[in-house]
Amino acid sequence: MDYQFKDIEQKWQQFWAQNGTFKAEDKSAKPKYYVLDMFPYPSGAGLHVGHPLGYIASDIFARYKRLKGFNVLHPMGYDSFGLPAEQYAIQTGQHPAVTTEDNIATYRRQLDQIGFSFDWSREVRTSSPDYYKWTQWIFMQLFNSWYNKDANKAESIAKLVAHFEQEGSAGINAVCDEEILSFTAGEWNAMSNPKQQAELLKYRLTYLRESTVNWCPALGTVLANDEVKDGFSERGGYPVEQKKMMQWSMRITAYAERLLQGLDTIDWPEPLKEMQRNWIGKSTGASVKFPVPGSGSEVRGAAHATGNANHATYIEVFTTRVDTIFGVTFLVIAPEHELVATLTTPEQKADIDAYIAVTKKKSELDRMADAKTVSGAFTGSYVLNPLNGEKIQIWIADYVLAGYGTGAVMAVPSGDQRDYLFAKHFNLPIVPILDIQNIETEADPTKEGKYINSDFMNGLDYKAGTAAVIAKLESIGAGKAKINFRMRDAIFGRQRYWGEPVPVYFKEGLPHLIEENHLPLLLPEVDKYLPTESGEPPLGRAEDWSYKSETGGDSASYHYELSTMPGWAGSSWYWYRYMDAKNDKEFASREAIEYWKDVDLYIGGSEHATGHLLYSRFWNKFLKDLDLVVEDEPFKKLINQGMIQGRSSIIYRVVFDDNPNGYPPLLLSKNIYVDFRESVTSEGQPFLNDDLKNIIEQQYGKEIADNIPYSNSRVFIPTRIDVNIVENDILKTEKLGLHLPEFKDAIFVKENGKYYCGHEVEKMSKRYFNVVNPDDIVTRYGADTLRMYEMFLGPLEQSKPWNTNGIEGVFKFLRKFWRMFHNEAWEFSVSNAEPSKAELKSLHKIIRKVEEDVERFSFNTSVSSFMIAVNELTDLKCNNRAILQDMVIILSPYAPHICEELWTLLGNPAGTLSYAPFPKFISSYLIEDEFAYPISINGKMKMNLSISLSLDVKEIEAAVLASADVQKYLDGKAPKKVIVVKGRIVNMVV
RNA sequence: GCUCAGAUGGUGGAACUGGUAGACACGCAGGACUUAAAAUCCUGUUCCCGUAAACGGAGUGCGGGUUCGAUUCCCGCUCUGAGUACCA
Repeated sequence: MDYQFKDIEQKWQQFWAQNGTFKAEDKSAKPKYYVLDMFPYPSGAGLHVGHPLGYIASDIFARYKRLKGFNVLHPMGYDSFGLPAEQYAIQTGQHPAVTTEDNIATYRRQLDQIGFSFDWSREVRTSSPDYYKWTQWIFMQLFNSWYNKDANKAESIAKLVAHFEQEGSAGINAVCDEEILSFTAGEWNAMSNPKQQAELLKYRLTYLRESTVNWCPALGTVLANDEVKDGFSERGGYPVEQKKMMQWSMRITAYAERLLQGLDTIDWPEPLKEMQRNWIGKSTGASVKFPVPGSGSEVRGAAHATGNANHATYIEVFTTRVDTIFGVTFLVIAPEHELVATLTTPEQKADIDAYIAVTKKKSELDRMADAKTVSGAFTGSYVLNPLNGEKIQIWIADYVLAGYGTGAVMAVPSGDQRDYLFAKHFNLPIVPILDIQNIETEADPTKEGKYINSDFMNGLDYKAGTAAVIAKLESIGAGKAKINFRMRDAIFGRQRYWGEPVPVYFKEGLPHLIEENHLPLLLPEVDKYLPTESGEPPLGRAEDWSYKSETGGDSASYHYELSTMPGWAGSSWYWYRYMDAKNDKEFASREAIEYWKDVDLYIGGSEHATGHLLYSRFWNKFLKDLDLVVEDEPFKKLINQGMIQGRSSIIYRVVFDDNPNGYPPLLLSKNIYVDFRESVTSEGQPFLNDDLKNIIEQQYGKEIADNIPYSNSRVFIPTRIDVNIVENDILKTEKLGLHLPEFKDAIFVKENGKYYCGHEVEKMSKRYFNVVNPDDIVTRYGADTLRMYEMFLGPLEQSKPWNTNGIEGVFKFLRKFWRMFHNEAWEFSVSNAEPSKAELKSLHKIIRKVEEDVERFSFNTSVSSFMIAVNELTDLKCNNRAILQDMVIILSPYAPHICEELWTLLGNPAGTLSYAPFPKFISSYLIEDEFAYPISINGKMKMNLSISLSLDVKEIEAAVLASADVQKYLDGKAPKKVIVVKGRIVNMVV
């Protein structure tokens, strides 16, 4: 039979499903291997051809590992809470759960027909209550934990309370809010419960605080920083503004250092690690307190006095170049700095107020665009340099950000370019502090040379100077070495419906956890998915959304938290759920976690670099601290698959200004358009030239050619058309009218009888008509062809446009492979003869190549190698069972359906080849006696010469020089030098 | 601006540690089969010079360098893509 991919694929997909072929064992003598894909959000649009790219790669790897004798866990699920289903609910009233269910069904059907080897018995859905029960449970653990800096790990709040009861707040070194009380055990024990709870909230790893959030009025929700792009929401592109709000936050900053260190232990793409490093943004430096004269703090030793908004005693700055402190000539604080009002003198008040007013009006975008212009205002106040008592002006300027460091900087114009420009602009002094510094035209940030103008540091170098200045500052209590992080705590709440409810109720204005046996806290029904009239989140519409106390005869009811968890909650631990997906006692059993441990290979897009991948590492480290999981890092190896972009097809329409008779659209084939577009008149108006007229006349006759409206102002409108009616850039002209009726009677000006389209690479999207659906490819060529073609397209990690142009080649390859097992009459027929040396050589070449390629994720090159092997074996007329059987196993991770079928036809016992042993590479089959040495002269390859590989370097040289062909090139002269690399090359210098 | 990645035929790409640049595939051209088309098969296909072949020359974004030999290493530049942005 001919290659009937449709029947074969259906048959085997059914077989796998019915037999649970890919069900992973939770215990096995085999080594474990966990291959994970980033689970998709099931959107209404279904899968396009770009989505499966990573899944195909991971599936090939999973299947390969099975053949290599591993117990493979390869699961799939859905990140099914999210905005689109909710937006759809708002528009149509359809419950997001229903929409989600429908979308998942579509996804499942599409995934199934590509033939993935997922263990569907472990499917998870983040929106399902038996899943989000455990998301809520983990939230509760975070609420019940604080970060002990001394132990460098999270510990239970109970332990903290015990400490407070015994010893008060002394001896606690925690990552916590800035303003905490200090109290004795007695004071703590005397506090009311609400007071204690309020204090504890400052320590909890998830906590409430008023924070400035990215509020998106159009979406009615708060967005995370990574969901905002240039002041607009990533989804939908609506404007985003800053707003103060009580919000749940996650104390991820507690883990900043560990998140940074952990990067060195995992095998991730370097650019991705770099993004996380930048996001965490560690900088090492010092904080320095500059005393305000007259406040009393300028007296040495008194600089530890606390500052407050009404009475400024000092200004604290953070700097990475504390060694430049003698070059400080002014101080700049952010316009939002809390001391601005206090520091402003009456004479300067007008200036400062005006400046603040201008700053407030500027949006984030303006501020960015304005980066080059210098602006600022003098407060009228001064601070003293803590080391030499010099009086320094305090300015405000919007280049200093309130949210970073302390919102104040010490300006060193000799070393920092921004400070330099500022000093030049406002005529402030510039003092060089290093002997080799050149500051004539710009700042010089050098660390070379010896210090000058620097008191006790004079003559020291950078290293010694920095140490000396920190020691000095510490000794007088005016500063200390400090590490600063850019990363902020993560906001953990959305004012939305379709998310996990937060398992918290409020009593006397303070949050309390519900009892664990009440989990899951189910998402309530609401009449509309919009905020309430009073502006509360949609959960405010739910009837009876309140907690009823069961203890202590307290019959009161307390309302639950109204916001829901953000999109990243459910995805921050899901890989553990796959280990034990049905467990209703634990998020996953200890046993399962100890067996599967972590993800060995994780494949997904780099767009999650600072979102999902950072939060997941954070939660993992937290769970590790609680001894609930066993590994520090969740994803050992990570690969980013590239994005598949769309490739839009474009037709070129000529529009006539003056077209009274409704002349049909005139469409120019691409190269004619290009020529024609370039032949414009001097006024820039295109004109219809004779060449074009001739083409039209040839195709449509003189009458039509003569009747084209000849106005001078014609415009070209490039129009995108459905890529599915274009093949190899040639438009199927007869189909255009069906797709776009306006072109029903269009006149096509063709080249060589064909209409060629132009193309544009851009996002794959419905509005560009460039979406290619995997279903169509599967229907036309089959899943095996789709799988191999997606891999053949190019390196996995590279972004590339989808182009169906080459798919025929892959399809032909599979047919050719099928044909090797069949005779002229398409009957199955293989021989049992001993394989020839040449056949064995081809086979073992491909065994080695595929092993090497798969291990380094170079799937595109192994597809090429398969083609080479099949071409070679076909040339050898190979239909040898021993060879073909091994070929079937090697190819099966890529094209599983056809291989399963051939495996059965080869007479193997009924069942699957998924667990057959991968053929063993035997190097002796590749050993050659001779090698065709490339002979180069002065590095230019001239000819090949076959020489026995048993000869040594001297003998090779002799053999080469003895060759008559070589002598011809040498023209009788002896070469100056001969380089021989055994088994590689011979090069002669003449 | 900074950080990172990349640039190879008409196209997607290959060349893994410096050693025959362009594998494999698409497209294109020519041919076979066919009444014809589709399908299939065969041949050619980096560019330039040459009627053609032999042969010769150039060639991996640009300019230099190291080397017997550079797509690969080093320096400088251009362009493209991604991330980030007044981070003190």
